Amino acid sequence: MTTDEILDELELIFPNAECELIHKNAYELLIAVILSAQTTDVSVNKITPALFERFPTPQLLAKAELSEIEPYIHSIGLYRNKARSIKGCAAALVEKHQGIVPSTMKELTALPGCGRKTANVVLSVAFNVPAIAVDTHVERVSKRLGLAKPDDSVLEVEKKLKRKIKRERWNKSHHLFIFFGRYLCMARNPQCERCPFQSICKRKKIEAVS
DNA sequence: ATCCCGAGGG
DNA sequence: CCCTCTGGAT
Repeated sequence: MTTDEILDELELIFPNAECELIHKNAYELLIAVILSAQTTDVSVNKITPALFERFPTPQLLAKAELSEIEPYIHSIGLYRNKARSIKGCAAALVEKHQGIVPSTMKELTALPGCGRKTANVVLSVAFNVPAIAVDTHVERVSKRLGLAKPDDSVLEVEKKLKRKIKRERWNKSHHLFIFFGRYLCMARNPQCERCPFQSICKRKKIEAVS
């Protein structure tokens, strides 16, 4: 099964795969993605409307006290780190980028709380730059599908995916893998009966080793 | 390698 | 109860 055939099949199963984080602009997307670390986007979407109503611009968020930010995001977990990250990120946007979200990997990953995965999502979704963000879902399903080796790092997974997938399909592929991992090839109880990739799946082999 | 850390699902 | 969730900083 070629990589293109895998992607074609995923497009049939998930024709509406796209970013599910609520956002009105690049600033809101960046903050939402930072908040989404180790948290479901359903949880993030519950709190971002009120957060962005209170802090609609990086200028306002940068000036806020952590004690005022934390209650808005408490329910998503890791809230102290995330409050520091989004406040620091907003401050950096104001001080170094005139309040505008930058559109390069180098500038994005220099922002507090914004690592390579977050930067790739912002590049892809906000700026339509070809990118593949490798998160927990993408890493897991890439290895199960045999597109990466079991002990590959996330960066190695990203490189292999970019090598095997044509550039025009990078942005869509990311969301196809996310939806596949979220709704079918789950970490805990994958729905193997409904999966069209049983013949190529490496899961048994991977879990036998670990 | 470890910490952060609440909500939701099984 | 345990595991997982679109990770990043130290």
